[in-house]
Amino acid sequence: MAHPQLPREEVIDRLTAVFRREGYEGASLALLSEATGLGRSSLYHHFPRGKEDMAEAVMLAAREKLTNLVLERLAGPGSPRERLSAAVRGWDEFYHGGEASCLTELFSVGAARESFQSLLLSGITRLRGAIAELLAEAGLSKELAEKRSLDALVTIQGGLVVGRASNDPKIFQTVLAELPDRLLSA
Amino acid sequence: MAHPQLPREEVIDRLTAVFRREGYEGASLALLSEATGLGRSSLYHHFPRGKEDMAEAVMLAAREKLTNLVLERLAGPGSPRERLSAAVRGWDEFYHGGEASCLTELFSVGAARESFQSLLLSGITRLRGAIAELLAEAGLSKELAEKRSLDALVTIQGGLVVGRASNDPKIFQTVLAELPDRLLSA
DNA sequence: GTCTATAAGCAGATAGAC
DNA sequence: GTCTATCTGCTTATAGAC
Repeated sequence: MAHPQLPREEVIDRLTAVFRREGYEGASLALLSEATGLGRSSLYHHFPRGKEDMAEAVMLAAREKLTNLVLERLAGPGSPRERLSAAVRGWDEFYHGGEASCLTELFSVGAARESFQSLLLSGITRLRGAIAELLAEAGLSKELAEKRSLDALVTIQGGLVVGRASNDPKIFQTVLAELPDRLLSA
Repeated sequence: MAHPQLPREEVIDRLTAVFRREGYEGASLALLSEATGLGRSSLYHHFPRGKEDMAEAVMLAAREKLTNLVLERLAGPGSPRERLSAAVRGWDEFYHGGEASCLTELFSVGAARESFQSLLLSGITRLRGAIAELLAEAGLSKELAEKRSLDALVTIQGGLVVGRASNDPKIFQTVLAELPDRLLSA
């Protein structure tokens, strides 16, 4: 088993699962190694600065996934409502129906906070912009669109936290399902 | 410096600050010791099972604070709107104006999750009940009151997460300020 | 690109003096 | 009730063989 290897994308997916389950501090090299099937040294080969590099790769991959699953759908073809519904399905997939914790929460605490703050902020800004644009296109005033774009993110993150703390992913799914009507209502 | 000591309440406040800043895994005995001014052994004297006992004490103290700052105000004297406004001020104080992270998030990840899940769930249930009762009293149908009580918690937690990730506590405060109108509207 | 072996330090935890 | 000293195991990280 010298050369062949899991594709990098699959490695990062497995790293992501560990960070989501254990948090940044809790994700030890032992767990990360076990989850990927790579020895510690192999991990350092791919991620020279160790855990910090892995976390960064996880964040960037998450950003890309969110781009594909949500942002592109918000900006895609179709009516605002159709695009919003498609984006909602994307969020549901991204968070595994509410079972996956949000990297936003996990990486805004402790040692990880400083490292990833700017990445978190830019991700939020980008999402807010895309939602606000869609809502403006749907006929809402610019001011209201801005306001509701924040409301959307707050609701999604909150639904995730409350759903996970209650051990009831349905909470997240219900919150998501009601989002389009709420955002688009006059 | 043999006998005299910080009162237990003050010790727990300082432990709380560390857990909130670092998360459960990140809160090392070294940090907890430094924050309280107590040596490791002293911490073990007060909290025999170590970190887990400290975290439990922190959770129970938070529960009590939330009882005083929010629950009692929701059930207190005055009109529903007045009580809701008082509770909102309590939430703001509890979360230090949005700067303090929520223990709910931190303790629903990794090793802490299993230990504290039931405590988290009961806290959420208790709060939801109190909010729903107030809203029913204000004239909302039982069904709508239930629904909005969940919406309240989702919004508060979400505002906290998004505000912290954006490094902008005003987000949390704005979300809080708009809560009474939103919950009480017909 | 992966492995084994190992280093150096910090984690949580305990014993026993004062 | 606090302290110093210590222990074991796990942490991140590196060196070097294959």
